[in-house]
Amino acid sequence: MAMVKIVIIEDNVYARTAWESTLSQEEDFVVLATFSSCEEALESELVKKATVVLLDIGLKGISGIKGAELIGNINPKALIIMISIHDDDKSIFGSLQAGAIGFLHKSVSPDELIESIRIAIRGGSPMTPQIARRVLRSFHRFKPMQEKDNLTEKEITILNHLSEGKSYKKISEEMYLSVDGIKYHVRSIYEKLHVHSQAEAVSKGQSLRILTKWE
Amino acid sequence: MAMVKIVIIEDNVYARTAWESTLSQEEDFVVLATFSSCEEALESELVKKATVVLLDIGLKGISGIKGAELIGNINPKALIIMISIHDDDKSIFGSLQAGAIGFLHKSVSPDELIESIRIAIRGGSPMTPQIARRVLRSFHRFKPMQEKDNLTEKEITILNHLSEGKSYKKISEEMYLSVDGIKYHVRSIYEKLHVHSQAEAVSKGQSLRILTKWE
DNA sequence: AAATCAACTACATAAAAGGGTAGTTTTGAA
DNA sequence: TTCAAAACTACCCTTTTATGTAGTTGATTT
Repeated sequence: MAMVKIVIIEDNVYARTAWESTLSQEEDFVVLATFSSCEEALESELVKKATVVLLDIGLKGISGIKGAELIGNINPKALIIMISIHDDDKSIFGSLQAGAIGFLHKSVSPDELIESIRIAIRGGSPMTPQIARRVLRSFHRFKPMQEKDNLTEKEITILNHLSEGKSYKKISEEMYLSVDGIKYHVRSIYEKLHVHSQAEAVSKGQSLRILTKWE
Repeated sequence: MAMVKIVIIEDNVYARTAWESTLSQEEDFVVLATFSSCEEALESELVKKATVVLLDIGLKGISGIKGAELIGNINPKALIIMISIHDDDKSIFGSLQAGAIGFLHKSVSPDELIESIRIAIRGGSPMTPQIARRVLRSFHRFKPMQEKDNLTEKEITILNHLSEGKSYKKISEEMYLSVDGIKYHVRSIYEKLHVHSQAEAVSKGQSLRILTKWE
């Protein structure tokens, strides 16, 4: 049976020892090391061997978020699970962006902690349902407030072309329209999105999730 | 005890009736209606009263994804849980974008189905750990392959200004640099991101998650 | 001390973009 | 059928971009 090698980085001694003893009781888990700061952890060779890294967000010095990124660099296979008392957007999304694959609240129970690690190993992402909802909500497409502000098919196509760096001329050729025809639609896009440049249109298009990303 | 009002939209009769009978056994659940297509469901008044909508993705006519969007429009409070045999990006992210708050595999067990609905009601997002991982992975910041291709602070600032539709002149004023100074940095941004226009730079900046979104 | 490099500033120019105005064709609704 | 709006096409003109080339300055390296 392959052992699950765990590293804990947490500045609170009590939490650290509590987690360590909880996890050590699982026969297929082994706590390789515990650290009270990212600095210490990054110097150690043990992080490179870890399967799972439990990482506190609110650390002194290098923050957990920055730490996750650095650990990911030296050990890309490590499954990094963040543990936080906060659940603000910056903590959550910053962590995810940095490469964490799970996000738990500090009040996690021993059983939940163990189960979370097992989920991570199985290829899942342990997080509380509430955090999952927050993450999912960030995908929702906000319809422009006014129905009339919905971009047409053609406008969306053009916006996509622009985001690929194409000029009006090039787009006009690809869409069998005149350059002024493209301009006509671009004006309309600008009006609907209330912007005045391609860059701003693309930016707004992304945040409104108008630009296609997967297909 | 508040009843959880459920609507099921699924074209397979067996699945539909199986789910209905499973859910009906919970004393606080009531299946308001079942439909075999989005069209039927959308005509009914019952969807407007639903707390939870179980929605199959692979429907004939209006697809589940489009359906989720439409249902969300007429009943924004409905908790839409998609059920799919596929788990490709288009199905998952399309659904989430359309407003779904959960995503289950069709092979879901009766107990899991019930538990998923309870999670949804509690403000969570029911989904398999694997799908959660897929979703989280989409947040990861991909570092430009070359270390040297990382944008500097200043470049990131400028890219953000561009995404807000500012001209070089305006940016130069805000950053106390000459217009050519801004150009200098923009050139560098273009080189690093391998692009040739603001729109493309912003687009790439977004997908590389260089542009700040929450803070 | 010399060479190197990043971070600018400066100038030049062709190509694009943005925004105004106007005319034509298509299309859908009254 | 008739009218209005949407979807173009066409010009005009000013500003902005994209890109090349070149020089300056201060910090870092060798």
